[in-house]
Formats: sequence, structure tokens, C-alpha cells
Amino acid sequence: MPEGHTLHRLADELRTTYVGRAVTSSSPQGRFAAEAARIDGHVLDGAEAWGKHLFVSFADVPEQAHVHLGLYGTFVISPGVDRPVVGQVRWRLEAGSTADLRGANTCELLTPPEVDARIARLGPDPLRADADPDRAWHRIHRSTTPIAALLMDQAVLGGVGNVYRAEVLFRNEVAPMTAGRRVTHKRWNAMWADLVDLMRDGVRTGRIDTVRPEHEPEAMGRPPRADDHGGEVYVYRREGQACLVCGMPVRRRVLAGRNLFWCPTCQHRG
DNA sequence: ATTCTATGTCGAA
DNA sequence: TCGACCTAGAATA
Repeated sequence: MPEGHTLHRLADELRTTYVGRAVTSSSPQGRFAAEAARIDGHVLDGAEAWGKHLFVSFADVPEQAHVHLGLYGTFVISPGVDRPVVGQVRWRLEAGSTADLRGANTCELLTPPEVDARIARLGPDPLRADADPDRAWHRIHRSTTPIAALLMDQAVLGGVGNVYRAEVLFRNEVAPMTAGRRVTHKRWNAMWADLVDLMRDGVRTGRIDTVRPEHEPEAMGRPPRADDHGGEVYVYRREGQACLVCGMPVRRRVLAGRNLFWCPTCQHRG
């Protein structure tokens, strides 16, 4: 479930579990074997997320491990060591606990300049205290690209994925195909503040929950739903189902190769 | 047994 | 805009 909150949560978990400890590093699957061996036995001294990218550093190893989970990668930490390898484990870290990386789009060692270059290509990340929303605004307010596409562009904003994109547009009543230049500065600031709240909540809970209390099914006199993607949402993957606010069927279209979900009635603003 | 799908990104056409 | 790629579980046959 990799949007930015997943990576920040993972960085926190890696620090808590391993910082200051010498780790065993291996690549059971083999595709990260030479790199894993360079790390083996070194003390993990940092883990940090920038958008959907994770960087892990080790004492006396100049390079950092750079991980991107892609669409379906996972990095799962379990108690204990010497656990049986299940499936394709690209990278395994062990020190009291075992962290198994599977299905990652990217797992590589980068030199410090390469790390800096990778981070420099990312827009501001709502989960980072040093993020500047005006950097994103600068790109948005001069663009003819739909705001729904701009939100997904990692050079505009770091860490927002398909769920947060759909949900922040709904919560701010913004029509997804509105050109960036038609979005007001005030509305952008509200969307940014909303992303900060939603994504921080996501880091805390490990889920994406965006439904306000007054729209919870119980509050609306309906039975609770069980979304299968780890959270309660207004529109994401709810095509054809009734909007939780107005009851109109939620719509779907493909935009830039990704499914976009929205309520045509509630989302009317630019 | 095979196909499909997924909260992502890149590069070729 | 499209296919390729990383993997596993669900859906379909």
C-alpha cells in the first residue's frame, strides 16, 4: 500500500527497530546480493523518507540504500531472526527483528550525490516539516494540466498517490479536470493543509481514512462498509456506488493511465 | 491453469 | 500513450 505515508511509517519503524545495531544484510532472491554484502555487519544509522522514496544509511558505508516500492512492493518487519524465506525476498535485514523487502520497483545503492539528485527531483512532501507548499503552487498555478494529474506528479508534490489524490479533491470539492491555473491560491492552500492532516493521520494509523465523522455510514443511518484497501474513503474505488454526501453514483475515468474516481455533483469548484 | 489487478514510474514510440 | 517491470493474491476458466 505504498503512498507517502507508508514510506514515512516504514522509515520510522526501521529507525526504531535497527538504529545503532549491527545488521545482517542479505538478498535471498539474489538481485541485491553484491550490494547487500557491502552493508552486511554494519551499524544502521538512519532511515528517511522523501515522498515515496526511502533511504537507509549505514555506518562506514558511503552509499545509501534507495528503495521505491512501486505499485506492489512491501517491506515488512517481523520479530526474530533466521526466519524461513517466503517468496521473492530481494533484501533482508536482521538484528533482533527481520525486515523483508519484496516486489520493490527499485532497490539500489546510491552515492551521496546521487541521493541528493534523486531528492532534488521531488516536489514538496506534505509529511516533511521543511516542505514548502509554494514550490508546488508555483508549478500548479501556471499549468494547463488537470489538477488531478498535477497532484500525482512527483515533481510537483512528493508522496501523493492515487488514493490521496482522489480523496483530497473530493474533500475540497474540486472538479478533477480543472486546469492547474484555474485553481485559486486559497483553494490550493486548503488542499495542502488537508493533505498534511490526512497523510499525518495515515502515518499514525497505517491506513488511509478520509471520511469525516458526519459522513460515516453509521451517522448516515447505513451499515458500516468494509473497504478492502485499508481505510474508509469517499470515492476511491467506489465507482457506481452512492456518494456518501449526495447519493449520486461515483464516477471513474482513466487519466494518465490511472483510475480517477470522483463525484460529479459534489466536486464542482476550480 | 491462466488471467487479472494493484495505493508506481520509466522510457520508447 | 503504451508497454515493461517489480510480486502475490484474487478472479476466472
